[in-house]
Amino acid sequence: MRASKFHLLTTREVPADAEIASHQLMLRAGMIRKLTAGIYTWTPLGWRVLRKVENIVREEMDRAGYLELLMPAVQPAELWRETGRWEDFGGQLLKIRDRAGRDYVFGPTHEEVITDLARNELRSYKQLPITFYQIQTKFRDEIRPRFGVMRAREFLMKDAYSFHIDSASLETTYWEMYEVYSRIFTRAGLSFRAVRADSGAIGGNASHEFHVLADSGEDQIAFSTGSDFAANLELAEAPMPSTPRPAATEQLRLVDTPAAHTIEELVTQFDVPVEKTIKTLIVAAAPGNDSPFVALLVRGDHSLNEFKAVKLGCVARPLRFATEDEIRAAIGAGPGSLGPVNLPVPCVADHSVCIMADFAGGANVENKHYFGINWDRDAALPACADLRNVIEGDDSPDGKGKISLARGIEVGHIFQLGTKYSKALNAVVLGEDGKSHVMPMGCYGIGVSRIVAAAIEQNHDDQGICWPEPLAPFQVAVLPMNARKSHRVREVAEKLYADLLAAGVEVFLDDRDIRPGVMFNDMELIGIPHRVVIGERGIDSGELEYRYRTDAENTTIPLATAAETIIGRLAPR
RNA sequence: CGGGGCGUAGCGCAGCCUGGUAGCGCACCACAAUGGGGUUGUGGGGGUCGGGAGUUCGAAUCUCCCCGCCCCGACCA
Repeated sequence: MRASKFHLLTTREVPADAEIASHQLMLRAGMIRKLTAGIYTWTPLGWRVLRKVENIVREEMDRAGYLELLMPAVQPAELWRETGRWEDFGGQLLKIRDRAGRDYVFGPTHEEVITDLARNELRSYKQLPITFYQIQTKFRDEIRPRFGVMRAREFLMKDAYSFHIDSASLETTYWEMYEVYSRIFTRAGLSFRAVRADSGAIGGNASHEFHVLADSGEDQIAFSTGSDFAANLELAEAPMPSTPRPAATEQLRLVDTPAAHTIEELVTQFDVPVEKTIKTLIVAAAPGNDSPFVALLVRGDHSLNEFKAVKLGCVARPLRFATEDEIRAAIGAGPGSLGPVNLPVPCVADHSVCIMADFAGGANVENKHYFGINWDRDAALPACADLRNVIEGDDSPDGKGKISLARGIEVGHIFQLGTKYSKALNAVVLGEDGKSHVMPMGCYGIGVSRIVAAAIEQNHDDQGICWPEPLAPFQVAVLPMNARKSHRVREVAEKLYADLLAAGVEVFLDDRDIRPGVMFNDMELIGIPHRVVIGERGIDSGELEYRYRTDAENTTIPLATAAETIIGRLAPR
């Protein structure tokens, strides 16, 4: 490609609303342009990258024997009513109506459509297992789209669905898909981790998320430094305390604490170790409980894990914190003075709280705290459960190594669905036993457009994007210096360009009549991995300058064998 | 959805308080110089000031309504 025939849209300035590196760089490099909130045009440059990702995904899915198809983006409401998701899916579901007044959705996902296909087309266990996939534009009406294509409303997704005669077959395909996903992200040159994830209300089956590691990631993941344990923070179990509760050594003391309404204030004003304080959180109880509220206790330096709290059963789903008025009415003291002693509300404590002794907490009297609290003596030991988020340095739940926390960008999710959709839509086949079987299903997604942004988050510097070679829009940039005045430079550049093209290399020849500095900056911004500079000086000495995008310095390659030398340095495809 | 903020040239912004000829930088076009890290000079093109209504002799500026966009959003006791 010649720069003069391409459409480069690089800019020096960044639109004010771009917050993270990938969003800024995609705009500055001219890969995307916003049409409206959460909806983007992919420019020729951005599209080349998106297609690279798409092709890697497609090749690996095909290699695994999965069958590509293409389903409609617009789907009849009727199907969604059959599975109940017309109501249940929530505000992210974009509903549309045609001229006859019939309702449709713009597909945010395709379980309904694929299951409808399966119930019409699959008859026998002999046709199973089978896995279909598509790469297609989805629409989810996000409450708050942000970060460019990272959390867009319209986005490109690969979604796959597998059908099985039994759950053992589903499990086999699931783990196969796990390996396929790992290959895809490895091929794309990304640093990633598969983590155990929430399998949701659908059932206790396995689910894994694939996260690209990046500090700007929206998800927190916990992993072990000593094993391959990795889980979404909301799911990571805190280790059971291994030490017994120490004996009480202090007397219970009621202290005036008018200026201490947070753990931090308590710790600094009264010189008490934060591990000897507890937080008392009042949340709404599940319907049918004796009390309208439940108190949850976690250590002062820990935070409540809402996901675990809701799993208790006695807590309302979704989790709702009591308002200050509700707390005063139920307990007689406001937030900031709450604690387990004389607490008129049922109570559940985190495991780490249950082994505390001589600790501090609110007195349930305004502006007072108790110090030297001990279970049994001062308050009944409450029910104990895992309620907190794991923290850096916790023992790994599998007993091997310590927990470390990192941020990740979710780019893939694999899921053993079970029969939720096949049952609702009556997708059955005859088994070997001559009986009808509801097919267990798996579903497997990859955020294709999000991978582009995630790759940039992971691979950029002050100058711009540093593409992993398999994703780069072009592999090689050929930059002639002052070509207008030097026919030798022009000739060498044109020859190298032609040779590389002939060898099937994606090469970008910057034949614009611009200053070298502008050229260098543009090429670094858009992140082309290999760069060759052609100038009079080099031609005289029989050498060309070469630089890999992440190299600090130029090196030289012989002019006579330039094309072969560069080709030898390209990453294998 | 609730709270806050912003809409002025393709992008980034000033002007608004205190009403009176719509500006700056980048980008774009032309010419010239320059020619290895966003060079320089001269000249130019480009605006329903988000939309509508109102107040006024006069509205980007004041008032009201609408639209769009951005940010934040339990609690961390």
